[in-house]
Amino acid sequence: MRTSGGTQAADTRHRLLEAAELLFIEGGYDALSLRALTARAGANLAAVNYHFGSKEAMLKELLAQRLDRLNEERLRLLDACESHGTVPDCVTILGVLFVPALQLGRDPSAGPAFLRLLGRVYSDASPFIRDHLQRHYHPIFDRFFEAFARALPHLPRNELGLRLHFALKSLSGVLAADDLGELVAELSMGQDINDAELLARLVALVSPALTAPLGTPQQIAVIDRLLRQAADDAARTIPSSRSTGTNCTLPA
Amino acid sequence: MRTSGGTQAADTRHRLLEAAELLFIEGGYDALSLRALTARAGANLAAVNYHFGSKEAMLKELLAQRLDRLNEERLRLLDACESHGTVPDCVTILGVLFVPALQLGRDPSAGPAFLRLLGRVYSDASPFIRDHLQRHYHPIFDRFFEAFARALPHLPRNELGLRLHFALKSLSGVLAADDLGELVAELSMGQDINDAELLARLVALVSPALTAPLGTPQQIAVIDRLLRQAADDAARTIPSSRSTGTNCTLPA
DNA sequence: GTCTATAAACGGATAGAC
DNA sequence: GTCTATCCGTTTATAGAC
Repeated sequence: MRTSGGTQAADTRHRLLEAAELLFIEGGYDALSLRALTARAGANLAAVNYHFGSKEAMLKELLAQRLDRLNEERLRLLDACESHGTVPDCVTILGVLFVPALQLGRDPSAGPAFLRLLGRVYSDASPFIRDHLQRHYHPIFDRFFEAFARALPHLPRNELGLRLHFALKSLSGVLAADDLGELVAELSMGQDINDAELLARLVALVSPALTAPLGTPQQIAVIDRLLRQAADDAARTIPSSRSTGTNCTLPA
Repeated sequence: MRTSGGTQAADTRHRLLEAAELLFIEGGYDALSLRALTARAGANLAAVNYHFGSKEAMLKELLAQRLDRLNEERLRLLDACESHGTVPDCVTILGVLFVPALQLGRDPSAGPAFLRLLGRVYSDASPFIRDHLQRHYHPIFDRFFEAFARALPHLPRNELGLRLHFALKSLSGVLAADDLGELVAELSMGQDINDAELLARLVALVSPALTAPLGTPQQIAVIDRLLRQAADDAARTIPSSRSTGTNCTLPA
């Protein structure tokens, strides 16, 4: 609250958060060591504990500063789409999820590589990150789950949960990938492609996985043929491997 | 090659691999410590280095014993589908990828939780696992990439790569999830649901993401409307936040 | 606030007795 | 082959000088 801001302490704090964001994007939570972090920030090893109390508390603050803003925008947009009793369709809800992410991805004040940070956060395997997401953003997930449930009333809730998990995992996995995250970032930075067109391409990938029918007879027929073929294969190959003796688990 | 098998050494080796598989499924490569591993296997801490040489060598052997068989089956099936100059379509190729995985998932000799192991392997973030996959299974990935390219000749190779990455990430993410992996596993164990029907449901989730058009005009229109709405929102909220002073990155 | 030095715990790998 | 004991690296966190 000091009006005469910009003390050296605030500066160190800032540099630590910047370095933490870059290192987290590069390797996730477990690979982020306080030694590498303070070295890159030009600060002392003890600085993290002095300014934040612990490594976890520091990451909590970083994520809050990045993700809270995103999810506020998302909720605001969803509210706007649902006002006047309107029931938004599937493509619209996906747009509500993606549009603020793309906007922040282009806003320098939201971080140097916001989309990759987003991908990393949602695909990080460490228990701390998973717990933190669950604890802080569960109500927001529920809110969007209900919106999707209204847009896809014919889907059982189990199936909807599976499909949402599926769709969001895939998206975060693509954003987190070192090579492909850059591909999307480049696409989003290019001036020749329209915002709406880029997002439409992403939505076109995710949306069918949500709206698809449970399995068409043609598909079932194709799979059925493959299953019989694979069974025939197995019948031909297993007897020949019997001759080697025990074929049990993990042979030595 | 000893006919009088079953020495105590072979037994310890076996128990170590079993424990390694379980612990790897639970937490991935980095979370697997040799102390926890040998404790669960009822073996000595030094046993891993004696029998395998190192932790990495041990995991290489485990993965080879699990994944080599799977990918041999996949290649065999793909060869069969492409024989006589046939060009398999997208659903067929996905079936070729999924059918052997489901078959091994039901075969006790392929491990107690083969599908979850599969999910963990493909979503593990450790450099060792990623390098090992890249090094051993790159030709198989290329083989399937070319098959998909023939099935979807209208897609640019960049776009196909993005979509394949997308589709396979999502699948491994779902299989690796502690809760949903079990959901799929239970579905695959239930006797009331047909094999072909279960696989068709999975294929129905993945296939549209590969075959979808690049983005329909209707979708673009929906996204365009959302973008304008979000821009209006931002125009209303940003000026009010200006009053707090500096609105730059990571405020203290 | 920032620094040095160090504690306390955990990781994999190894030497040598048995 | 199996075991104990240990080495050496890493990690986070802290105590105390400046």
